[in-house]
Amino acid sequence: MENRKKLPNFVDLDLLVFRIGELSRMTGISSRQLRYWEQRGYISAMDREDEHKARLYNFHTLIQVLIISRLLDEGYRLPSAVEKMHDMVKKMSITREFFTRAFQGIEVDGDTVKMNLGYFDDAHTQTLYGLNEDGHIRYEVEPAHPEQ
DNA sequence: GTTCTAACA
DNA sequence: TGTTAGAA
Repeated sequence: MENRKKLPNFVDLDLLVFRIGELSRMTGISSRQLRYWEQRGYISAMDREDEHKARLYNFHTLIQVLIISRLLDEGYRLPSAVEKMHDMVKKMSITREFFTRAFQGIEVDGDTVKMNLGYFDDAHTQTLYGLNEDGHIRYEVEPAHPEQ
């Protein structure tokens, strides 16, 4: 698979680090539960220098806990919720990769948004556009410009 | 003030 | 899973 130049992220999510109390308040999951989930291997804290030191959690774990929390509210039991969370995270990762590769730019003209979604065909003769007008999305295919 | 582990409800 | 205890 061909890899293109990787652009640096505009926001470094690794800078977002939370202690257990903060994670608890942000997710509605008690500190006791968070420690228990970690013990069961459902979530993980960042590497700790030694035991008896405060746990630190990264952004990815925050997302994981939020998803599990929502699934529990929907009636899933913890093990099933964790399993489904992993499935959702995996699919979202692939979805993001698809979209990131396709996205070539966006034009805004009044209430109309026109998004360049890249070449429509392998021969690179046509470009796919997604248009959003008053909440409705439709697609157009146009001849590709030489230098895209 | 917060978090730690361990123990008991 | 909640709540405590004493220590860090």
